[in-house]
Amino acid sequence: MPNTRPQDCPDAAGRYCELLEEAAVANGSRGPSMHDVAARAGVSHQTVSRVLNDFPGIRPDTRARVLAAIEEMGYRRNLAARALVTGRSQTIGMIGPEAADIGPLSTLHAVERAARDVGLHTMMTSADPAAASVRDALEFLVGRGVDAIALVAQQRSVVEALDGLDVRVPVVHLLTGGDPPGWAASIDQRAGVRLALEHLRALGHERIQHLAGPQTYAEAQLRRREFDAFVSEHGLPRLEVLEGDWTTDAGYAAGARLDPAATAVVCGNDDMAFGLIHALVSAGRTVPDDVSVVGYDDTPTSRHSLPPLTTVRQDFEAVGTRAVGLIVARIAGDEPADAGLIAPTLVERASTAPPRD
Amino acid sequence: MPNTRPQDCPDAAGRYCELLEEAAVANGSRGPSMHDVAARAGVSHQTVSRVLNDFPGIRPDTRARVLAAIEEMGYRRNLAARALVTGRSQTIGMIGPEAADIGPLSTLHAVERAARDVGLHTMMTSADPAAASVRDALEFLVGRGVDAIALVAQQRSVVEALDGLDVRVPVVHLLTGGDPPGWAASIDQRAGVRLALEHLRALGHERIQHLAGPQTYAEAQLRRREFDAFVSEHGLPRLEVLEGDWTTDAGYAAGARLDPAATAVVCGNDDMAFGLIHALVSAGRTVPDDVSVVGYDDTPTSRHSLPPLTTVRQDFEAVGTRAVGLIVARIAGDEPADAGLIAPTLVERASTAPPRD
DNA sequence: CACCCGACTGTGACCGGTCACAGCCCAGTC
DNA sequence: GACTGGGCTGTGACCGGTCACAGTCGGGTG
Repeated sequence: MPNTRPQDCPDAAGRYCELLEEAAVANGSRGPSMHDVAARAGVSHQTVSRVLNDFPGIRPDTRARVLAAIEEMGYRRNLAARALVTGRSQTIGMIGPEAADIGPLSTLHAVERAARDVGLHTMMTSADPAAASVRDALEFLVGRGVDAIALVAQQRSVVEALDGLDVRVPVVHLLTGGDPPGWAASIDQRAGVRLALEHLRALGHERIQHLAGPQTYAEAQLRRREFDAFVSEHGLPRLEVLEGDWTTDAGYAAGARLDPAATAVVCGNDDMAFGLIHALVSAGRTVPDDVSVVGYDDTPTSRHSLPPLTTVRQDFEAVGTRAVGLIVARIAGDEPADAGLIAPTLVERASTAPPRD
Repeated sequence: MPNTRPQDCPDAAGRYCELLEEAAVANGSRGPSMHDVAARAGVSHQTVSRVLNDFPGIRPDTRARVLAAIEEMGYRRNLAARALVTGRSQTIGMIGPEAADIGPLSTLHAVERAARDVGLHTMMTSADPAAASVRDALEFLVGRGVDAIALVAQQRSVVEALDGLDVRVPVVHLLTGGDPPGWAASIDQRAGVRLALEHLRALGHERIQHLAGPQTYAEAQLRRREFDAFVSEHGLPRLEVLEGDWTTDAGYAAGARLDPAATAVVCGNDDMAFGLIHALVSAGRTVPDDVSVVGYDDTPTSRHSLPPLTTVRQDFEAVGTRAVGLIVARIAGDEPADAGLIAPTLVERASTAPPRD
């Protein structure tokens, strides 16, 4: 590796290009290193490092020379090396679900954007609920030196799988439901169900049925419990709670099992609501005249489904943003501030109306 | 750092725990390193490395001792260090779109799973179409030492932005449309449009309109061109091509601008189809009796929308899988085999029927 | 008995950054 | 003129793995 400085070699320009090419060849395809840049700028590698990290006390012309060298050589800092020595990577790892549901995915997306705003990077990997899979995901992220982990774990089993592990890194839970285990960014599921039910009550409904999501999901469980609580509280008739797996097909199938006496249904998500409406209409009933239907999520489609769906809006974006806030605070070593839950809102559209009779 | 081996210290068990704790404290919260494990197992760090990498020629009991030490100490390999020295990270970087659309997101998801199946990891970052953003994303991934990049770039500008850059890493393009720039995994957009149009023609439609996606998207552009080609080819009446931004709202808005003479509409995606149907029904027309509507994507909702949507199914999963195949081949140094495009299929449902007159 | 060979293991350099520390140089002060 | 101090820069160790190479050891062979 040539250690000469510009002033040591008269016809600098020409010679240097040669030397640099030599260096590039020697490096294989690894690209120029900090030393190469330093050599070209006629400074030490440390000075290059200081320029890159915006340290004060660099003479302007030195900085300019370094910057020029970086530009000319197309230098890119090797983040692996940086992570190795600092022990931190300015990166937060995200563990997402295996399934491609729009809710969690848009939450992860929001995390990504919010992180970038505060100068952090993200790295995403997914895990199915099996403990081994969660372990692998964690292994990967921790091994890569992430500074924190954002865990989108709607299924309880994922959280449990993580509990058994030596995590060694701050974890923030997203969308885990209503009872945060310390650091969590979640939407208030109880409030959401209550919003839907109060809306239906106000319209005059009494016989309200619930088409719940799978009870392995924390959110689904919370919603179901709150539904039951509300029914008891107000002395409403207790109809069978149906359960589906979030898909439109499940909603459609539930149509056949719907209580004939029910005048309204609260669904665990929008997709199941769509399926249910399809089933009802196919069976010759109309929505909302015969049965009112409330969804959950406010997916893009629900604005223009037939009829447009009354639904509980979940602000996934806000979850992501808040999660990043928590992570930053946690990295800084703050105490777990109970930030509270994110409030959902009700979007009233055309799938709900007063009961006919 | 204690360099003693088990046989050097009689009351091994007890002593060692102490020493290890010391080491842990000295390391800060960095966790045990390979040296720590080696010390505990009474071997050299190199042997630990060999065990981890499944090298042949390790005596079974040595291997067992190392494995035990790893287990006991909760050792995790530092991937940053590994990446630093090898220059490869067993990781493929993904650049995704800023928007949380289900198509691209599920493609990325598929890439993630397929990659895991062949022992690769993934790292995802997103970029809006601005050149600076693409540059940042690339910078991040290359700096992290990814071995290849999967670029989900539906917008032409992203591909162009990348062209100007010194990439230094193999790139595979996903969903960029129909004319692959070498290494690409895409769905055959021409075939998809043709499928939809032939279906409508077979039903007897002649006055077919197109509600296209934004023309900054390669796919949207390809579909529109193919639509025009088909219309010319068959001498069909040439109706105005409408354009929307993929959203249900855009579809709804397009309803007002629909040609009154059109008996069928081919939409750029399902969401716009939903919006359009809503608009038509609101205006007192029925689907499919007055107007047939074909969507594009086969989103989960389309199975149970009202009416269930006839649509062109895109197999995003296959795109992800094929992309990983290409990446593996490319890393291995193969030539760009023209794998061809992935064929879409038509899903016939209830939103299309013969024209009334 | 010397020799060789193969199976197994240890040694030290190195990847490309950052950190802690030690310079150098020049202006200002006594 | 010697001394101090601050602005700026260089030096070498180190992070935790992998790689290339060099042992060590026991058994079979001439």
